[in-house]
Amino acid sequence: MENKIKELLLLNSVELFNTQISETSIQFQATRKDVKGDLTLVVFPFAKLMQTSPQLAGEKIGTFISEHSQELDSFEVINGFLNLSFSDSYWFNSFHAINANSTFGMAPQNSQPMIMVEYSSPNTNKPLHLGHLRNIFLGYSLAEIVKAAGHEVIKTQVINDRGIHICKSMLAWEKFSPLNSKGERETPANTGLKGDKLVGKYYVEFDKRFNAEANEIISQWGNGEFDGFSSAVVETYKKFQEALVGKEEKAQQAIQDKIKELAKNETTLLREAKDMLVKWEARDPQTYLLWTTMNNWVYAGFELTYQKMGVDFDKLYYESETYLLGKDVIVEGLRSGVFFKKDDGSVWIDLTAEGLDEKIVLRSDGTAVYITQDIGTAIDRFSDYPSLDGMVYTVGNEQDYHFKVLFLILHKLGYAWAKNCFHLSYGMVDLPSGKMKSREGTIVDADDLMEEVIEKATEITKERGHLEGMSENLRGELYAQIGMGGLKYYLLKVDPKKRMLFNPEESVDLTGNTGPFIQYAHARICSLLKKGKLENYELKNSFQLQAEEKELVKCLALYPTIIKDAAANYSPALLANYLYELVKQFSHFYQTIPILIEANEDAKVGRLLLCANVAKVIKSGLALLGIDAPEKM
RNA sequence: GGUCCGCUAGCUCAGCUGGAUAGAGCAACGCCCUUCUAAGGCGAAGGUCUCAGGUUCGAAUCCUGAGCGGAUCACCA
Repeated sequence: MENKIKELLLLNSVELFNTQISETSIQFQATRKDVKGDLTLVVFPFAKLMQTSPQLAGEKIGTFISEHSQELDSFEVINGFLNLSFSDSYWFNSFHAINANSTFGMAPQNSQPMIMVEYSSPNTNKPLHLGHLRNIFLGYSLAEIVKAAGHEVIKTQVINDRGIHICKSMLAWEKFSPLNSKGERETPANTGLKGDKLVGKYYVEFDKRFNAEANEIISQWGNGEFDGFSSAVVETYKKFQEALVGKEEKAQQAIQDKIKELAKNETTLLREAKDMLVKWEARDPQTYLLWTTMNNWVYAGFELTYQKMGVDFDKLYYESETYLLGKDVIVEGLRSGVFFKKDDGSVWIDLTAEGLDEKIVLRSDGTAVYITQDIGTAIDRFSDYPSLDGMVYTVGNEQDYHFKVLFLILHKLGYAWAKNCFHLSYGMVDLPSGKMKSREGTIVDADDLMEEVIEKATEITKERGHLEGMSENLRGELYAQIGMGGLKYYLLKVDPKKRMLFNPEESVDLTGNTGPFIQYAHARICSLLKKGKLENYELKNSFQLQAEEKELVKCLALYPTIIKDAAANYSPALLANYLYELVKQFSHFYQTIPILIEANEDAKVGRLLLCANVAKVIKSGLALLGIDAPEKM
């Protein structure tokens, strides 16, 4: 309808406004609730052109539209706003169209180019935490939304399975794991620990011992014992000590940190970890076996967590397989002048013209840095999927700079698809007590958190749920659906790019603007439909939409646009907030208008069908957020 | 210090091409379960949209500057 009016105005622009107007000057908005009307046209831009008051201009436009459109019932001009009311038959037809469309809201499958969405991308040395939850729910949901918008989607993650951090857990496990009666070190099997938790435990163990050793060295230095340290190190240490004198507390702390860094480099533990990395890179069989074994423990652990989250991936990329990529491209870029070489042999790109700094892309020893890999991986993906058109990286906003540089480099290297790469940058999740810090033990573990929200959902559902006739298994499933629904919605309803506060109490809340509130509406409708025995009913023309029903149809009609917007803006939050609005509208309707107890059969059927369509959109929308819609709760 | 991001009710957040009297939820207050699931509905209360300029018929929204908070600027990943 909006488009029809727009077209009408554009076609008759000269007659109405004495000049050809641009499409952007036609501004529509939803009509205020306290005013009669379904759609509002802002008149101000035209009043000037027509050299008359907004009031008269509005009336002239309104009259013109009503003369040329069957669907316009009436109009009214208030304060320069032209409020248009559509006819009953317009709304009836619109409802009819929604009702007849079983995939309402979805663009035709694969009608848009292929997009790859990357999310999760964990390290294999520690378990997943709250930050990962936001990342994963966000990425998964966005992938589903983009799919609904018609794109073919490849869900992927990069697994950071190599590097010094992995060697740290490996080393700690070898050195510090106690032996059981059979002489075995700890394993997931003999301890019953989840694999990622076990490995994470040894990463922490390493860090603890590593710090202790560094502190030991610092106190030695403090006592003037420098035996066994290189003169360069001793000199640096002494320089730092001198620098400490007369500085403010903050500056002193910074220097102390540097001293700590220096001492850490002198620990035998770090040296051993580095040795291990060298062995790994040389494919030393024993090291490789240890690495494979421990990583497999982690993958088994992650798999359980992903299952609970209800997310999946189409393709995995392992850093151990991609970390050597990208070097060839650098060499080529060096030849074509995109990069330049410094005297020490390191390769750089100069981005100062773009307002950024110089960035290293290859170390002086010829090895790759982080961004080299990312360049290589990106290119690799486009050769893995020849019809791939763009990529979305779901990564925290602390890497904004990195991705800016990455996309810029890819663009400079001449890859046309670089402009279709997008960094879905999301804000950190804070706790009421502040930032999550592993050192202070304030990391919220993903498994623990999920268990907690499900427990809470169990408690409340047992109290007020409608569980009669439900088997134990189904009950358990329902508790999980509600608990996870609450958690996912809580994390998704906030604009991704914003930093958000995670309040543990609110996150298990099931009333108000929450996932379970939306699920509840769905369950209520399912109950109505079951009792109403709605089967093969026809929508009758005699069904007159009441105001509350018209509002619902209006709200439903927005769904396809919302999906498009959510995809275009990379924001599941838009969809989440829309569903909340829809459900509020429904709850109001439900409380005001009788449905099953309505005497008029046509009205009853019409309302049941309306409910069925609300349920259809809720279910479909929740699915795009990765949330289940139970039929009973 | 440079760059980027954020700031809206006591708290958590919507408000995305500038548009009418800035909206929700939570918390606190009042009402509604012998009509369909009260995880609900209705009502009242709660605001200097961080501040100061500017552009505009019109600014929470755009521009400039300031304040506060955060991130980032490694031959780490």
